[in-house]
Amino acid sequence: MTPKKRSIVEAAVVCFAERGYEATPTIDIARRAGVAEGTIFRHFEGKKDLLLRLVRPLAANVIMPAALGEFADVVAEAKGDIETIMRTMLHRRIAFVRRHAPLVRILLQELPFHAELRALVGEQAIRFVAVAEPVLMEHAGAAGLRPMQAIRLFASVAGGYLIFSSILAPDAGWDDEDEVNAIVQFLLRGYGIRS
Amino acid sequence: MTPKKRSIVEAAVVCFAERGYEATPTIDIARRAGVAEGTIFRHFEGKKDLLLRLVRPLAANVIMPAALGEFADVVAEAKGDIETIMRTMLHRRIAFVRRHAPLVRILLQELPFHAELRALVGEQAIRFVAVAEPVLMEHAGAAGLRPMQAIRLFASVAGGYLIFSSILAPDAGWDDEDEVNAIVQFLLRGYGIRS
Amino acid sequence: MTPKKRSIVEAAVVCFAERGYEATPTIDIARRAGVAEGTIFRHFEGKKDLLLRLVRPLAANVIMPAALGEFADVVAEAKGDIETIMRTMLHRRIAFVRRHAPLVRILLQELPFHAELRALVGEQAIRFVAVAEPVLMEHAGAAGLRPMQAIRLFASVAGGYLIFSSILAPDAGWDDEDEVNAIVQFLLRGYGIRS
Amino acid sequence: MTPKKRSIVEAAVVCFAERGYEATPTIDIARRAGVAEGTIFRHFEGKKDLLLRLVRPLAANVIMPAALGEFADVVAEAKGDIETIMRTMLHRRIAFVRRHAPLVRILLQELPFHAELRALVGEQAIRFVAVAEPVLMEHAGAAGLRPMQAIRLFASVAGGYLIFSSILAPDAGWDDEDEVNAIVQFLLRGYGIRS
DNA sequence: GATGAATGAGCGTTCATTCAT
DNA sequence: TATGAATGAACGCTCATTCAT
Repeated sequence: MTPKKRSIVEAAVVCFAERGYEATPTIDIARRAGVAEGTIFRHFEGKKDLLLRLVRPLAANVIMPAALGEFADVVAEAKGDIETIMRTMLHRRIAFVRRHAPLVRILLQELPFHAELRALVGEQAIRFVAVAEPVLMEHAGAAGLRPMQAIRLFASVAGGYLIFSSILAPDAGWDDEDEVNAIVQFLLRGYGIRS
Repeated sequence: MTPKKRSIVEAAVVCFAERGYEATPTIDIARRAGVAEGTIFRHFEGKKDLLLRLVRPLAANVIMPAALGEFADVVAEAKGDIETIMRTMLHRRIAFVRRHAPLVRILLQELPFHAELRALVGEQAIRFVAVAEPVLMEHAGAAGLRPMQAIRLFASVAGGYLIFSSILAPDAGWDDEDEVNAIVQFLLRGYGIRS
Repeated sequence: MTPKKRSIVEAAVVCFAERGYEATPTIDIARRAGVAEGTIFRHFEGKKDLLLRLVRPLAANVIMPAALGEFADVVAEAKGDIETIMRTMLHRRIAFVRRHAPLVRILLQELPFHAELRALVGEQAIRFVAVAEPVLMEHAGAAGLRPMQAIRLFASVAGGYLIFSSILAPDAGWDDEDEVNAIVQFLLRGYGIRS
Repeated sequence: MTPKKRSIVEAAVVCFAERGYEATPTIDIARRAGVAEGTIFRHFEGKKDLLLRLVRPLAANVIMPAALGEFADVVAEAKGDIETIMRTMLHRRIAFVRRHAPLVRILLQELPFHAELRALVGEQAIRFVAVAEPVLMEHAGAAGLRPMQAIRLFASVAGGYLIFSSILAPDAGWDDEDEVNAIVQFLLRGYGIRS
């Protein structure tokens, strides 16, 4: 990737995150990138291509790394300890989202308007559910929750924290360690695993 | 409100929900409303004004009805029973979101791009926290959760259910009664109120 | 047709005839028409649509009026006299081309680049040949010319005069009566009808 | 001429003939030539210069070879036999156009838009008329045609055949020998030279 | 109030041309 | 000599907004 292309990408991330894809003119991206407008179109087929190249790789990894191999590793390493599994997974997702915060923001903002992105994320979600369900239900079965409920609750709690800490109030000085602890204990009790 | 104005509003809701505010031309709204394009500008100062008039009243009510008086009523009526409070509140919020699903969708989609809306919702949130915190902490204090954590978890779980059931998979045949039960039991256990 | 639309059409005819379709920017048409650029696109779907609407009706009439009914009329009226038929047809085609000189010019200029126009004119030509061949061969058969040769020669001679007198040297003061006489006599001799 | 320059010229001929000068981007020429876009501008001052260098030499030769010396040769060799003169000239022009068909096509297509080309061809035409007129009128005088009419008819018939056989229907399997015979006999009769 | 033709700034994109390598 | 990334003016077209009717 040439430096010009990189600077276009960086400028686009900032612009799309701040004002949204539709409201960002390509000339603004060009100016912020210190590049002529035409240069954008040498490197990307069009504005939409630029968006998708930014966000597609992410869409395949927001929920879990592409192949979900990671999840299997975590489970194996944790030797089946559900608390460790949750804690590890949360920490990894938090790290991922923190690292790509503006891109995650763009992804969330544009998801409603681009079917391709929805399909990509949906596919990820289905794969994740298939893998996570047995592990979760093995422990949480006692609480009388149906599998999809259990997973949805987990996703809500995890997603909620990420949205609060990364997007709604990113400057509130979050102590991830502490918050993850609180979340995990809450989940364990909620699932009836701990009292 | 004249019938023309009403049909403009209805058309705008559909269009903004489907394609987003920026991607919707006023001519599309006019056509769907069965009205001349100019008529929109007789009733609204501009496209943005149309959006805000649609969504502003909602922004002041998504979290809780405007004055939050409702919350006090619920608490009073429930005679302090936290389970009843939660259940009632969830049912009311669900009813509200179901009734205004497309508008809620627009609000969520446009929140990142319109400071005014963010301010409105933020203000609501602060008021809600101020009122809900003492009630919630009175019961959930035992679990070692800080007030903001407890409220965030509640918001995540409630919001998660609404987003899943209203936006992500609105046609999945949700049994609200059943789901609210599951959520409330989960929350009670998570807060350490029930074992 | 509103006056604005008419002035757009008139401006487009001048511009396309002078500089060609590809080399004419829509802004030039707008300026010459005394109209905003956007107005063009209210009346026409795009630049190409503007060209085709100008030139399509012509393409269906350059060779002979649309249904070719005219040709039958001429033949009937001339009571089979081939000289009268030729003379009348030439005069009518000349009148037609004179009346639409700039449009004919545009048609000729753009024919090589727009398959639709080629198809239209080709279709006309086939119809014309089908109708004209028997009439022409009835008289010209003696000269040993094959039908397509006879028709091609007629078309060349007629088309040649029109191109010279309308496009190459429109200001040379042509005496159509005299020229048609010369052409008809030339053709009659060439076909072996007169010595 | 280096091989790169030659391949640029060849690519330009194909592109300009197919899509026209204005509608052909330089990048297309470069790609078809297997050359970098910049290379075109090392060998030609610009796109227009490329067109003119292609077509200028032709413009000076379409009607008759440059100095028209050829015409004198033909006349001398034919010992004044007008039929032989016509036949030979037609065959030579046909051979020339066949050899340079795409270039001739470009010339015809661009003639209306480039004054320089028009001037070049016009000059040729004037020279040709000056030379051909006495020869033609010596024989065709009897028919009562004025010199310009006689020459125009010859040009129309010859040009007509070339356009039909080279451009409109190049794949129709033309028998030039046969067609030239038909044309010459037609002309001779038309000019009143043969009955 | 309602219309819809008209506007023109602004959009995404193309392309002939330049120039550092 | 040849390259191809970079340029930026110019293009066709869209759209929120105005205003005469």
